[in-house]
Amino acid sequence: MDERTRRRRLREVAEETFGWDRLRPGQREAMQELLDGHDVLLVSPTGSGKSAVYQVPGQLLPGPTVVVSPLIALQRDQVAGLRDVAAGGAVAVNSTQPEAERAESLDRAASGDAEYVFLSPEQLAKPEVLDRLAAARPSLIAVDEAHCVSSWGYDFRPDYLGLGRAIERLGHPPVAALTATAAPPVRDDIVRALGLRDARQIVRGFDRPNLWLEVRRFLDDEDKRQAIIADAAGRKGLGLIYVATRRDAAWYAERLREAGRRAEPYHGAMRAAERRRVHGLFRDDEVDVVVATSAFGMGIDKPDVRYVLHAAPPESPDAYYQEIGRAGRDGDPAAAVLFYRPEDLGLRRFFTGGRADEEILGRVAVLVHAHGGTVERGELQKTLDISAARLTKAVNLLAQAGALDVTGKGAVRYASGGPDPERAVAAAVELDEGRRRIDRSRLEMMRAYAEHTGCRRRFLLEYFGEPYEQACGNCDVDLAGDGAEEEDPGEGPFRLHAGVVHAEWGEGVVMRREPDRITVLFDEVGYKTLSLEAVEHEGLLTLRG
DNA sequence: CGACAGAGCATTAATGCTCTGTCGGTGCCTTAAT
Repeated sequence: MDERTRRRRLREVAEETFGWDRLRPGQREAMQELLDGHDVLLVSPTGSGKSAVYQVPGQLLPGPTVVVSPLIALQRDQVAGLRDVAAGGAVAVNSTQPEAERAESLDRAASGDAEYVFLSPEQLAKPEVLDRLAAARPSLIAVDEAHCVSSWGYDFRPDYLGLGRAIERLGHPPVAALTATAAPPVRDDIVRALGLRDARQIVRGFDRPNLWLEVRRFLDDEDKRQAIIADAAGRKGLGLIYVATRRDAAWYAERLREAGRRAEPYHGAMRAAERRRVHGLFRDDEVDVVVATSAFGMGIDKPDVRYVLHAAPPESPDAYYQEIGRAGRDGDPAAAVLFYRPEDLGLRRFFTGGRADEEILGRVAVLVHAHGGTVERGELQKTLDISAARLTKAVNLLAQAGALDVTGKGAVRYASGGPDPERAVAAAVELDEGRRRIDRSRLEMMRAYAEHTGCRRRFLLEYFGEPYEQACGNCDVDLAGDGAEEEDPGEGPFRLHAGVVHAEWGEGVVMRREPDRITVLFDEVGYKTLSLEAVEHEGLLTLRG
């Protein structure tokens, strides 16, 4: 197909099969890259048609489309969304299905009876599932909510880090990694973990000018609670309040009910039926406000959420932007207010603090080394008597440290020429600590946002690597008119996005400039803020390249 | 890291203080018991 034919066919399929009469620039570009055989990382807001980016090319490429989706509830919605379209059928493969149904779904994909197969990274970690899919010769792989690779892969759901191997095992057809929010290091992380080749990065529509951005500071916890209740009780329209604990979700919902609002709590420990009920109320406008932990949100695409309040800061600006991005999708004014107390960062610090288990790393390394050959994962797990998740985490770290080779079939062997077990464990611990340093620096950036004295929108957009050289006029700092004067990022030796080197922290990129200091994102240690005076007088930084 | 509950102790005996221990988020999956 030449370029013009491809363009025409994309347009035709979009219209005839899905009923979309026009494609947006980012969408079309991503689809063409995929048809050309390239891997794509698309960063674009929810509601901008990211699913279309794999659905349309999926129709034009011979062979099934494999879609990696993080939640079973999401897979259900995605399959249902394709049911009413003559798009060649969609199936899901997950643990809620009886064995026979799972097998049937895979059969349908293999026989060409289903074009789209939705499953989790955990399913792709199973050799038999991977074998069956590989035999179906998929022509396209989509990784939905791709930021999960980076935010969950290192501990919570380690099979996310195995996706790169799964993609290779499936013959590495064109891969589309899709997400609504990812700062530059997260994008790099996704590209690396998925093993994308020569990936085209397409980044669209980060700015959400209709979102009012505000931070309110509190010294006292009780004052903060009262302020949140008064604020939410006084607002019109549908709202979301993000809290840090399940307990607080229940507490705020109860107080808001007393204040006469239809409020519902939502968190991960609630029963599935109850969670579905709250989703239903939210969808049908039968609730005024949902008070939730971070469990609420993925797959939500309700256009008329008027406010998102945060009773505590999340773990990073990435998470924050993701959560406030659920407000005002219709383009009408909406508010994002962070109720901030420095102490509230403590809980997040605790969550990011968990170290890798050195003892487990050691046992895995020693055992595989002593074995000398290829060891099945199941066998390893049984011998060591640890959970699958802990084993996967240890294996991931040891593989990154160059000690283990993970074969495509879910087994491991000691890397020839790899470091001895003792060194391997030390290297794995070092990698894990580096990871935690970066997590902590992201949390510090969340603090920096809360305590920022300049335009908040500019802070967030520059964090995501988007130059924004004015004050937005739609945040509390700009409205008060007392923001610190911000410097033209083009001035001085260390410009925005300049590559720099620090004697101790290594290579980095300038991510923000203020009159008296700059913030640099270092590859090894994450975000660091340096005083310009020290930088100039002590020669802390040199320009790279 | 910080909130909170409960223990232990002091003292114009029914509260109030300090100390100590525990707990806190996100979801796949599997497997055993009802």
